[in-house]
Amino acid sequence: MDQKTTRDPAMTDVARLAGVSHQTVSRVLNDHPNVREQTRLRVRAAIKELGYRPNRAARALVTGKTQLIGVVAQNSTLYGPASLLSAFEEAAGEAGFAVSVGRVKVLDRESIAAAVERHRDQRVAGIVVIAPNSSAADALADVPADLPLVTVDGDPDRPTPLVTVDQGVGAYDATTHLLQAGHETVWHVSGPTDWFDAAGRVQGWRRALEMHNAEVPPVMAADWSAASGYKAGQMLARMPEVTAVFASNDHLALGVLRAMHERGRRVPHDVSVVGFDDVPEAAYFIPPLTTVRPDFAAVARETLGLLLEQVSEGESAQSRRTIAPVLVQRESVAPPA
Amino acid sequence: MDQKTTRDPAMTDVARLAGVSHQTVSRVLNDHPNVREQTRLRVRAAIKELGYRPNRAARALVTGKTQLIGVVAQNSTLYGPASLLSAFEEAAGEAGFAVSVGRVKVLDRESIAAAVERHRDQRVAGIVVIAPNSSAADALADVPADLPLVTVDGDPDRPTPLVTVDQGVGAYDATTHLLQAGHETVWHVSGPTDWFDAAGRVQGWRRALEMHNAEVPPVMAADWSAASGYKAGQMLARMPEVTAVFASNDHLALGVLRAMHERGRRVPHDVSVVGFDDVPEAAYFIPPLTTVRPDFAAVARETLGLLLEQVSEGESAQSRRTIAPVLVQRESVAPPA
DNA sequence: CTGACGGGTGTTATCGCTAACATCATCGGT
DNA sequence: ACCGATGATGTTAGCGATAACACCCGTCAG
Repeated sequence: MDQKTTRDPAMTDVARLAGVSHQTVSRVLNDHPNVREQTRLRVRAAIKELGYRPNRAARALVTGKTQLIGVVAQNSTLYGPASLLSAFEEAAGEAGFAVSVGRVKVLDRESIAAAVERHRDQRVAGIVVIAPNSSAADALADVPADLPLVTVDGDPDRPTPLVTVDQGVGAYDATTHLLQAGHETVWHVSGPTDWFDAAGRVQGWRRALEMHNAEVPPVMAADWSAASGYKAGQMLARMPEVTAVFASNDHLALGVLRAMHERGRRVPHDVSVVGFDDVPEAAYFIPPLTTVRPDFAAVARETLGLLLEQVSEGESAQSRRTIAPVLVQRESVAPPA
Repeated sequence: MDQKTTRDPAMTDVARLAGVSHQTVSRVLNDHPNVREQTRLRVRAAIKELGYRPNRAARALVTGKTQLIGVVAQNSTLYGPASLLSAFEEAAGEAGFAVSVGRVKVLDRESIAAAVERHRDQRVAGIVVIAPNSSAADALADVPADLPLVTVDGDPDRPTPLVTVDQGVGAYDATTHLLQAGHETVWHVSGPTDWFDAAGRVQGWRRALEMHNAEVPPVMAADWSAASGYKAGQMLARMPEVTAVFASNDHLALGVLRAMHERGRRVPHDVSVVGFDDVPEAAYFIPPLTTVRPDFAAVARETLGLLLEQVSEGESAQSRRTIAPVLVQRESVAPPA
């Protein structure tokens, strides 16, 4: 009964108990310098005794600022985006920010604009958009410039602040690794071409081939699914000259492995395969998959840092940060037979 | 310049433009019945013209309520929890609620309590805890009863409102499917035993065996990883009497597949395997995996419903809801050789 | 000795909204 | 023609915090 009726303690309740004014309580809470140590302790004690917790709505009302960060992400369980999101939530939480996630079914202009609007309604301090393809990146043109915004995995050709895994370097390393194992060239099964991640990996792959004067075979375009990797793999498996494949992610690689297996082409004896992402189960594919591991936690940290810079400095720092991934060698690569 | 100085329009600005009082604007916004249609239109027009958006902080301050739901989840990319979270965020978004995610590194009492506190600081309307193991469930004892709370994948033996996939039925179906293919018994590679999901699947498996008078072999305990599935699989592969395995999730099953493969035991010819979760790539394992598919979207919907009931009725409806999964048949099951 | 300075504290106004009450037509029933 | 009910609107008082300013009191330079 009592519990229902009694309202949460407010700042004035604390003030009364500590024998000071509510403003002094506010000063203690905000670590203002001009408070006597003794007073500070009394107030702290009163806060604790009452179980007082500041009302964020009241604070937000008067300051016009919130401690909320909005994230717009696609409603998918793709390993990359999911890891990124999870890492970002953790990083933001540790920095004292709450994260409000706006999921979007498809990454089109309209949905993203709507999600951004919902976040603005909430008066978020800033927004992070995981914008891995061009339609998502296009949608950002609609976002008013007064709102701090960072894109992750977004369009490298846009001036928006951006944090991303260095796809080019990862793909370059993977391809070079295969070439150095002795393969004449390396085939590539790509993710959807409108994804920047996929595009960046294609570029890195091509650059590595050109650097080593290897022939550049046609790109096998796919989506990110094991299904499409399987389809591409079926074609590759029929071509005897294919001895090395770099797949744009681990699930594509999984599909390729299966296609090779069905066709009787042994990995890595007949064909070498490298993936990208290092999903947790990649070490248990048949055979264990050599792949490229991005550091999602680092991406998350940089993203948060960039966003908070914008929030505090009010400047649209036109910066971008890139995180280099590392090659993880397992058992899916060998010299050509 | 102007843009920086001019503050966002407030209700009084709209009122002035529409030639009414701010209270009338409030009435229009909240769909109060007693507003003349003509007035309503004038106000709507003014809102649009100014690009007015209500200040949630001010509203929350006066009503004492927010449109925010807190979610506590582990910082993992395990397929089940990640799918659940994603589905919940979407469902809540569609219902007009913002979702604040508090990630936790480990599911121990202290971390969860801290995450819940952070959410209470934000004055969330209710909390969802994805509490898949006993330490997580224990932590909920600390949560004050005055806060609407729903657990997902939590402890079936606790009175807390709970929504969960019907693990027992799924495991029962999977096991029965193997028995009906002609196997004498079915071995089980289990997830961590302190996870309710894993425990429920063990029970369903055992029930099915007992129902068919099959011998109940010892449980092979593992964690959720492909690595541990592989280890369990190595043991099973050495035992010729093992002809059917039910793994507690698809990644464990993947590990088992690999172990069988290495030992030269063909799946499904020599050994049949069934998983749980239906991860997107399960159809591209070697061979395509027969598995059990939970409906995460349904779980999310029910969770939201249960939570909103509590929020509006203030009652701790002691209810729980269970979503039955379905068996997806692919090519990893065959009659024993 | 005095006035300027600054640390510690209190007072008051204000943020943008909703709740509660007040006001004023309008209208149907007697 | 009068009256209470009802509908449409306005007025006022907070919600719980911070900001801005006022105030008191020592300390110290002139």
